[in-house]
Amino acid sequence: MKTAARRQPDRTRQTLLECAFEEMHRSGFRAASLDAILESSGVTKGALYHHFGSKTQLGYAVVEEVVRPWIEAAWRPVLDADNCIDAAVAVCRELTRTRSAHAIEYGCPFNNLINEMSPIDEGFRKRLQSILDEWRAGIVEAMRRGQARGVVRADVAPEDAAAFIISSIEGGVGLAKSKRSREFLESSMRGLVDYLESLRARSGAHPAQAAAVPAASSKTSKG
Amino acid sequence: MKTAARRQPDRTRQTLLECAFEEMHRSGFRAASLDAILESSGVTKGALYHHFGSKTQLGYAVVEEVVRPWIEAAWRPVLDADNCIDAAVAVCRELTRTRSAHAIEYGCPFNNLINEMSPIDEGFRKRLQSILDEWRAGIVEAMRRGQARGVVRADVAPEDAAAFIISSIEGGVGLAKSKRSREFLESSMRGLVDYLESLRARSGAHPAQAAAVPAASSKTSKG
DNA sequence: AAAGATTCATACTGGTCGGTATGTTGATGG
DNA sequence: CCATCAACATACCGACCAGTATGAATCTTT
Repeated sequence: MKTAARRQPDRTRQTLLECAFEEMHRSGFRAASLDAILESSGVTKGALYHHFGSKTQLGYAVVEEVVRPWIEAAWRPVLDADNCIDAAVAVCRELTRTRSAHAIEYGCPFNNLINEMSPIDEGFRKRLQSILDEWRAGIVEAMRRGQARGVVRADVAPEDAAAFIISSIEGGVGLAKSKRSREFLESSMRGLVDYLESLRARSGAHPAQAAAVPAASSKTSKG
Repeated sequence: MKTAARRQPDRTRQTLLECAFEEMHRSGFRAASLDAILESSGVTKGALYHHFGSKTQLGYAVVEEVVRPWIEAAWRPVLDADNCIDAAVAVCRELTRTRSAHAIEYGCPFNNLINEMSPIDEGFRKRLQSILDEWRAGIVEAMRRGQARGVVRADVAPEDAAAFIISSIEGGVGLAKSKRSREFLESSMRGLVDYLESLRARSGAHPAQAAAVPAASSKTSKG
C-alpha cells in the first residue's frame, strides 16, 4: 500500500527549483551554495545532479520556470486592463505596499540576475533578455491600445516610455537595497506615478482621432 | 641620485585601487580574484596586505576613493548649472553617447555594488547609501534652486523626482546589460529626457510665485 | 516476479580562493 | 656604517565548492 509514493521526481524537481530560487535571491547565482540548496530542500547531491546537469543548468531552469512566470504574473493586470494607466498605477501602489522587508533588502530577483549574470554568461543573458523583451512588448502593446482608445497621449513613443518605466521600477527596487527603510522606493514610485499620470490623454480628446489618423504626428517609430 | 624611486608606496596603493576597481567592475566584488588584481597590477600579495588589511577593506577603499568621486564628477555639471534641466538633459545625452561597449556590457559600478553587496555587508551598504544620499540631495537642491528661479515646475516634489530620475538611470544602465545593443538604454534615456522636459515651468510663469526670490530671471548667479 | 531503467544516496576529488607566516630588500635617521 | 622600520616578496594553509564515481533503493514493464 503506497498512499504516499516514496519517489516523487516531479515534486523533488520543483522543490529544488524553489529552494534554488530563494538561495539565488539571497546570495546571487555564483555565491549560491549547492550544499545550502540541498540542505534547505532536504535533497541530496545525487538527486540534484539527476534532475539538472550542472549548477548552471539549474540556474537556467530557475530563470525559465520561476522568474519568468513571476514577472509575467505581476504585470498581467496591466496587459489585460481596459485603462492601462489605471492598472499600472495600481500595480505600482501594490508593489510598494505589499513588499516585505525581505524583498526590500534583497531586491528583485530578475534585476539581480541581469546585473550579476548577463555580462558573464550568454545562457543567462539570452533568457533574461527574452523576459525583458516580453515585459516591454506587453507594456508597448497596452499603451498602443490605450492610445487607440484615447486614454493615453498620442504623442508619446510607447517603446521609450515602456523602457523608461521598467528602468525606473527595477532601478528603484535595486537602489532601495542600500537603504534600511523603504522610503527611497516609495519616493521613486511616487515619481513614477506622477509620470504615469502625465501620460494620460486630455479628457476632451477624441479616441478615434488617435486611432484612425496615421499621419498626424510622425512620431510613431515602427508601426 | 634616484630619479626613480624603487619604492613608491602611494603609487602602489593607487595602482591597486584602480586595478581592483576594474576587476570588481568586471566580476563583481565577491568573484573578484585577488590573484587577478595582483597580476594586472604587477603587485604581490605581500604588498597588497601591507596596504589593505583584507579584501573587504580593499573593497571599501575602492568605494570611497574611486566610485564616490566618479559619481560626483559625473553629476557636478547639474549641481553647478544655472538651469538644472538643461544640464540634466545634457548629462543624459552625454551618458548614452560616450558610453563604450564595455560600459554597456558591465553596467554602472555603483549600481552593481549596491545590488551585489548591500544586502550582505553593512560596510558596503553604508558607504553606498551615503553616495546615493549625496547624489539625490544634490539633485534635490538643484531642483529647489530651479523652482526658485522659475525654470522648474513648482508642483513637483524634488525628493520624489530625484529618486525617480536616479532610479531610471541606474535601472536603464543595469537592464541594458541583458541586451547586446545599446538600444534599450537609449530608448529609456529618451523617456527620461521627455520626463525632464515635462518638469520645465511654463515659460510665462512668475518665478517669484514659487519662492520668495527677488531676482527674477538673472542668469548670473554662480559665475 | 524478473529485468531493466529511473531515482536517489554517499564518499571522494581537484581546484580556487582569502589569508598568513616568514623572509628579504630598500629607505631613513643618527 | 649601522640600526630600524616600512615596503615588498614567496610559500604555504585550511576552507569551501562544483562536480563525479559508485552503489543502493524504488518504480515500471513484460
